[in-house]
Amino acid sequence: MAEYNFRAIEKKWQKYWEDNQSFLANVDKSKPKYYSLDMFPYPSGAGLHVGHPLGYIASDIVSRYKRIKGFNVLHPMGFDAFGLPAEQYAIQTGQHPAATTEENIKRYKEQLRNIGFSFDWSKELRTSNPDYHKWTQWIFMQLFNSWYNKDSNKAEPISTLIEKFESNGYNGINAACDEYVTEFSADEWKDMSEKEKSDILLQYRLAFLADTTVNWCPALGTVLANEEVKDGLSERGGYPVIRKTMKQWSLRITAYAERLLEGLESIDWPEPVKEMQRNWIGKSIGAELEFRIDGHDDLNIKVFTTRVDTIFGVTYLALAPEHELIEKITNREREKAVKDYVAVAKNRSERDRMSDVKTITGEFTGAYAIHPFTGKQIPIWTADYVLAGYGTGAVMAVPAGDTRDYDFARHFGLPMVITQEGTNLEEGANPSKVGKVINSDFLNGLEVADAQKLAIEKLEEMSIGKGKVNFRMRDAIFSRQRYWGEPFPVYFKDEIPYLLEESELPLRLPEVDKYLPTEEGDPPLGRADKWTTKEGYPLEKSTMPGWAGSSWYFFRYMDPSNEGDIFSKEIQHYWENVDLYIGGSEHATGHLLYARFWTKFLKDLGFASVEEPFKKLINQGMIQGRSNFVYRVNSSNKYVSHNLRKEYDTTRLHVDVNIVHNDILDLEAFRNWRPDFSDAEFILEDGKYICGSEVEKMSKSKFNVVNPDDIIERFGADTLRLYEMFLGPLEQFKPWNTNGIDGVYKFLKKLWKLFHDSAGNFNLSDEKPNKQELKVIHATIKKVEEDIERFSFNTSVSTFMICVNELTALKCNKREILEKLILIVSPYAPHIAEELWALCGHQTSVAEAQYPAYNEEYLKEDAFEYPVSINGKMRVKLSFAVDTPKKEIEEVVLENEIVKKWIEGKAVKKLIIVPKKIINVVI
RNA sequence: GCCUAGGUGGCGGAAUUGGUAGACGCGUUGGUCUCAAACACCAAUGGCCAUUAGGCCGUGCCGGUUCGACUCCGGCCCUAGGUACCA
Repeated sequence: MAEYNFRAIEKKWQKYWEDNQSFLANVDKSKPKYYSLDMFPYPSGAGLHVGHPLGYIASDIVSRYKRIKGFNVLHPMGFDAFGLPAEQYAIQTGQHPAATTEENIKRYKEQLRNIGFSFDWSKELRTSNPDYHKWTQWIFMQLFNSWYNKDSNKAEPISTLIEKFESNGYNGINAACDEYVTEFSADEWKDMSEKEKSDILLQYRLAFLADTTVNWCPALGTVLANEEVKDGLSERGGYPVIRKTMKQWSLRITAYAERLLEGLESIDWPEPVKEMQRNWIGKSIGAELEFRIDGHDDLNIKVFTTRVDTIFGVTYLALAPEHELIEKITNREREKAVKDYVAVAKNRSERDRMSDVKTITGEFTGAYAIHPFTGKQIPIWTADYVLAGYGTGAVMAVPAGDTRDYDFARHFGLPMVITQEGTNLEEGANPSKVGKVINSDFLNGLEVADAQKLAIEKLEEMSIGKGKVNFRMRDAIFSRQRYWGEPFPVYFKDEIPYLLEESELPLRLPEVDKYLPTEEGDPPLGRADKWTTKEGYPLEKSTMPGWAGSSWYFFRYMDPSNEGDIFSKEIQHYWENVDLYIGGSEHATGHLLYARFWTKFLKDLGFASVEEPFKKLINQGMIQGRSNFVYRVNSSNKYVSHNLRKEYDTTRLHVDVNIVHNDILDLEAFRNWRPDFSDAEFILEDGKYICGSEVEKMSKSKFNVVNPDDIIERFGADTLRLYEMFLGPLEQFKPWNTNGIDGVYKFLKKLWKLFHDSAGNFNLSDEKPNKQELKVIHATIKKVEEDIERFSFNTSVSTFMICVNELTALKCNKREILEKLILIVSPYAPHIAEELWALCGHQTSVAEAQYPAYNEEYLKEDAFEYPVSINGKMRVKLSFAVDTPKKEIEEVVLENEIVKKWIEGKAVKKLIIVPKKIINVVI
């Protein structure tokens, strides 16, 4: 074989890896483990474009590298197979989502196979597979059967809670639970009906059924989680979302808020992702206190504030329009105005509220609260800048210290009281947390932090308030009114939810005639013939959301076909958690938060040994498309080249990037592209049609999609792998431009040539390498190893190129050098590496070899060429032996003609010599 | 508005701890080979001035620290992503 024939080589080795199960990863305690994981792909109908494999290539390089470094590497792949797009497609075509999903997965696997990944396919998972979703349902059952004990700070079986109820009733329970819980004694508990007990337990369960205000998307016919809604529109499809109260399953993720926040300190994740999770959790430390209401001795208003030190600056209270007290306290004169306001504010969609932040609205209720310290009357207002869902749905407004309160007070002419030094009401509110407190009775003269402490003490003394921590994060709604998801292992008897027996799992999806809601508005499962238990009790009709299956899959990969357990504890103890996780940053507050939540829960119950699922996370940057344009002269079928377009009235049209090379349009291909271009005429420049270009998202509609299959067909998988890495840092967003790919392809051909003579025969020499050759290869080994350890793949590709260029120049074909080169290249370009390795006479795969160690000895230099600068500007280079004394260097430098010319009679103020770095002459 | 990341040739990018700015690759130009083209190979390639030697300018902008700044500090501008009445 003379030429570098990537087609034959790549097919051959892909088959070899498959036949030999080269990447099978099972527990092997004699080796250290390494778990590298890619984010679960959703198998869409469009297949992979060139941007998708970027992260997979990076993790594959690390996996292959770690393997030949002596690690036992788990590198699996599978599919997040439940989801909305397949179901939308099913609605349109009537095809079962399982069938289309199967087809899409087949296509994905074929595409992935062509790139030559070292996946252990024996570990493949699909979330829609009953063998898998059985265990997703099982986790749900554990959540249902658990409560969060804040004393032990972990989840515990619900039976321990029932024991407490039986002995002490509701008293003394320190649990993560609903905002309002039923109060009862032990005796009362014992007398309760089954239904009453069930209702109470739902206030504590980690998976619970409750009336919830949800994001309802009428077009999709389902509820959406907060992070699935963007600007009041559904993330998928962009349909309007409204707020609606519905009975829904939720997961009590708020129980884990503190641990989710703390855990961020212990993991190596990109700062922006951590920051997003911190904001999402939204911890704020403050105080909760009650205001009595004038004339309503039985009522009081609870507010949450982070600035209890400004309590003497309160000039009004504001209630969310949804607040339950509004109706009770509004006096007769204000009744109509308040009612109208509340009606309008309540019906405003989330979207309206958001797009209209600037308009200040509110109504006075006519009622007054009483200041706990001064006893003064404080007007009570309702305003829609107060959110029902946060804190208590009521705020103590301090216009002098809060910009929103300031704007509101100004708008309605309410009074303001300054309670902090350095506040100037002409300039606006002063939200600073630094400064001395004034006009505040017993708090006067204190710093903010001290004033807060003292105020809370005083409130506690009066038993009307206490220090409190609030979280922005809400419990996660877990029901979807859709077909293509995990069914809940739940049935209802006398309106009480019960779990199925574990032996009845998996609960499989029933067949339905259509994937649409029923006429009564029930979810699609309502169409199934017999969606009941054997005894005839109705089963839950909602299904679980897309993130259910992806919240724990990284554990199942360790032991994917275990039928009796979610996964073996022993195996999980070996693999622990994911060492390297690569994926997009769009999962920052969804998947990555839920996966952490479930991991903590599985740990609390003793199933998993780790608190965090992913030790290190890297967000790969999106590969953007590079679109090309033609310019049609208006009302004609003439197209004018890019640089001449200003002379005409033109319309810019996207043109398929596959018929454009180096921005030059293939005229013939353009005419054949679409019928309406068949008689197109062109106005050329220099005989060519130059297209315009722009960087945009890669998408079908912009005709800028590049398919990896096409690249592989033309250049091979090794070239694709190298080129994707060569494009730039992994984390960075960058445009795809096929033009540069020639460079890496040439590199592989040069690499091939090193092993062959001019006649194309494989030809290695067993001669001892010389010093120069040893230096080249060892410097390369060192640099590449450093690069890979800091995930800088683009620079290692450059290093390979330099190495091959240098060895070519040295005409080196020595086995001792080139075999080392094969090994260090093999994680990047595995096919050519395997082929050359085999040609070298090795019987086993390069994946079973040992990564070469570099030897510092060979890198030692006898001399160093110093750049000599005059006043910081490099002027001349002078070579010195490394052990030359400084004195001697100084003399030579000052004698140098060029240096002399620059000094030109001026005095040398200083001469700096940094060994093996630089010499600087200061004049 | 706030948070985070970033801004370096015609293009993708390199410079890891403050020490030769522009490695490597693409593109472009010139050349060798060829009937010709492709491939391959060689050379040049930040801008400006200069025949050469060489010089001046140059990492978004302004200022500072330093013998020395793409790198550190202060202020500003721009781009991308996230977030937004969270009390």
